[in-house]
Amino acid sequence: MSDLAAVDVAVSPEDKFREYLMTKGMRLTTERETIVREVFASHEHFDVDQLVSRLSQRTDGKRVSRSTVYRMISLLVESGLLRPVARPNDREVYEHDYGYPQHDHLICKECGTLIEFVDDSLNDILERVAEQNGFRVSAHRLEVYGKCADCCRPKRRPRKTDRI
Amino acid sequence: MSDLAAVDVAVSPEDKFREYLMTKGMRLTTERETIVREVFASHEHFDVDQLVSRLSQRTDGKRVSRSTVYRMISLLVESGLLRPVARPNDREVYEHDYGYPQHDHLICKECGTLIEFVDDSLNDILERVAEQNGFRVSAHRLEVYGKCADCCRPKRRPRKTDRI
DNA sequence: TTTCGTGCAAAGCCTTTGCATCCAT
DNA sequence: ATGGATGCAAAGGCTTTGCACGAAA
Repeated sequence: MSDLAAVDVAVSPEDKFREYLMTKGMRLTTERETIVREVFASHEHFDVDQLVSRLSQRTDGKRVSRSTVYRMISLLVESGLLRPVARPNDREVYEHDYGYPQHDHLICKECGTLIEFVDDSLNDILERVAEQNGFRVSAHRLEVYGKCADCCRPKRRPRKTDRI
Repeated sequence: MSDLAAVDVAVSPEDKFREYLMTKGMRLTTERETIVREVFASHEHFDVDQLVSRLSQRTDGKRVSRSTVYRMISLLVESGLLRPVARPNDREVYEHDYGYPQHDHLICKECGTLIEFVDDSLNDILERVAEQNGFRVSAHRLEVYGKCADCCRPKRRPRKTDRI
């Protein structure tokens, strides 16, 4: 995700989440704060397992159970901070949905690289199609599969080690 | 899927599948034939559970076990006859990939209904984006999530029992 | 104090698999 | 006969949930 500029946000993810909890009458516990921080400490895509191990490696004693992580992921998705982007091998993969511009992905079938792109006309199309069907769009997932520039070049070997 | 015109195909799904099995040195058993026919008897989207119940309602005694259905779905996907299109409520939903035109889906988060749509300008956009990134597109998967017309209507309760 | 949240383990769900039996070549 | 295929039930893998304990307000 590093090649897209971060959007200027007035409110930090923590604050945004705090707000969300407020409206729901929920509490910002230490565990919840720990998770939000861990999630937004890196812009990488991640699945639940990866998040759990990042949390379990903490040396400050702020450990969080797997159940709580699952419960938190739901909250983060509901609150608009996170969104699921893909599901390779039955593991849901998430990415930041807040403080980051809307985008979609070109996915190289060869090396697995994810290339993010933004295209506004896409939304226009979706809106039009939705309207024609009396449908109210809340989100979309567009995955474009193919071969990236690197892998199209004959010289270089595909980067098999690249993940997600 | 019924409002999309079927593409003319020289070979029937059964024949195509038979061919595939041949190349793999596998057999076309009665069970496999039954499943291919049942799958291509209707153009509707379906999940494994639905296919299983359709099969179990047969009166001709041609029943097939759930395991075999799962094993067959893999084969049908591998052979290019079927493709997974969405995963509402954690159930993989499949559709015909052979003898049917390219299209995308509106997916109702409420009742799980899939609405197909075709939009040519979408491909133009993808091509343009791909070119800008030196990417060669081979396929795409676009899932638009939201609320369908039925579920938007306040009168009627969302159809919780409807699956797909 | 009282309500909400956490952790643990158990349960759920869909899917895959081991294995004995069966069947098409 | 002889592999591959089927069915059944059991096992897997990820996710959800019931419940008692613990922590905010």
